[in-house]
Amino acid sequence: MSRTLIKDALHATAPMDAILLQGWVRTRRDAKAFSFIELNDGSCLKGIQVIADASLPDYAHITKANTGASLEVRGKLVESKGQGQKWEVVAETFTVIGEADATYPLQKKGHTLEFLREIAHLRPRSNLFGAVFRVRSRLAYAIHQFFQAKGFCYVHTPIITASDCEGAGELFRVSTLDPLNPPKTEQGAIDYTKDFFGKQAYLTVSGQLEAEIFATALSNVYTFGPTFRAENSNTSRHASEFWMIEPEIAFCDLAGNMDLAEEFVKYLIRDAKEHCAGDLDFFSKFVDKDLLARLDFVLERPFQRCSYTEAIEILGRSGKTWEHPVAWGDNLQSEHERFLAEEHFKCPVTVYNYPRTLKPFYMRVNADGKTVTAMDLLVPGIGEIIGGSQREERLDVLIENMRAHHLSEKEYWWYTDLRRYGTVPHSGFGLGFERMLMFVTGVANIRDVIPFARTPGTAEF
RNA sequence: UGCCCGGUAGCUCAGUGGCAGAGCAGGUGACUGUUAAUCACUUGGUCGCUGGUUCGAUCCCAGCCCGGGCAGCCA
Repeated sequence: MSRTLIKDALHATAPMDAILLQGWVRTRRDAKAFSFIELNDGSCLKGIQVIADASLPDYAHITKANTGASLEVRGKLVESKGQGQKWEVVAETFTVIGEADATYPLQKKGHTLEFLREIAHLRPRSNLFGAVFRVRSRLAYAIHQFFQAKGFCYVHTPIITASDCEGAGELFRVSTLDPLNPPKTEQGAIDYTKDFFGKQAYLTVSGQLEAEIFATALSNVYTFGPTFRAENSNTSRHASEFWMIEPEIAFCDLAGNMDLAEEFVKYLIRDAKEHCAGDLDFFSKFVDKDLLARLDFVLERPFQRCSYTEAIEILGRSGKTWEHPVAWGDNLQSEHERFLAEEHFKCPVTVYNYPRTLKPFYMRVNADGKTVTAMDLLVPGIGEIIGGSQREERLDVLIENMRAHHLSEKEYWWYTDLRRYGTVPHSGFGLGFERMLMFVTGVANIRDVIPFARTPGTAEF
């Protein structure tokens, strides 16, 4: 007999004379003549109720079917006589495969997220984390569906990179040199020409530059992979290792880029609502009561758009006192972004056309000469979830920007070649996958939407 | 990295300069088509670590370690 997943058993349309279930005991309630066992196999949030009658030959072992034990049950699927569930399984045999004694940390009680983080090897067995990681899986799939349906090509950009690209934050070094006894140059510096790749190498902070290569060949591409930032960031929305989706579109300007970002975010929300309804219900009950209403609200109306200059004006006349002063030419601080998304617009906002001096060299310079075609999508509760831009496609302007950013033209010879040969206007953005998950699930800490979080000082499991 | 808060039973927390507490979990028993069942009884402690003040420190002080929140960096 083949195993039936509990998800399928719960959705049965008729009783079954023979069923095989395998899973883990969530809780057991003993009566004098029988026991109720709630069995969960992770296929869905809900467990199924198993009735084990005291007349069963193995009933003496029922006390080993404790919370956390793995169990195999054969029996009949019948309509439940009790309230609270449609179906239940009357066991004919049950076998405790693996016992779980009283030291099992995940007892049937509420646990804090902080405690569960310390037992990241067991927390997927909890309701919350089972739900989070089912949604994570579903959205990863939906990302591919969204882009594939639009004819985008999935590109695997390298994880190890030798280009300190963008100068975007601190990089993790990849090296096989002996740290206690590295080869030295005559001047006494570490001689990286002796290192594995013959030069300094790092973990990628973005696949964008390589994605641009493919966009200028295959037109519409996207990447979806791990990204590494060695920043000493200790916040609920930063991780040292996270996953990022980076579409890159040829013949696309900033407006098209913003359109795609909005369509993409809404698609993912809609997909989660459609395919993870039970899990989202759970989040809205136990994590964030306003979750479903907020997701509907976001789906129902267009995202707001506002230029950086307009944003500065809005902040200036808000009547608020800011911890960080508002001035044209300064970065928008967290408090400013939160105000725009949560209080002023009360909905996701795309802020675009930032001062040139605040942004990286590859962003396209606007006609005013002062701003570049950057865009950030800010969402209530989380802040920046997407950052993107139209890229500078004019060779002379790009080179001028590189000089202004003190970047070596020689190092980026291949990047400038894209403008030297058949250049096209093109755009793209990066969506933080974990931040998107936070938004969809209502989970407030990025460490709780990634299976094994890597943050400064922590790389357990 | 800076500022703030916390660390007491397996978990969540209360508490006091003078015998270490509760709820849940665990154990035993009772009861029940139960639903994180219920009721009674019960086991369980390096009070984060090191040093200092004190007759006496879990409590006060200092340093360190760990966790969390916020800020910066960003997705």
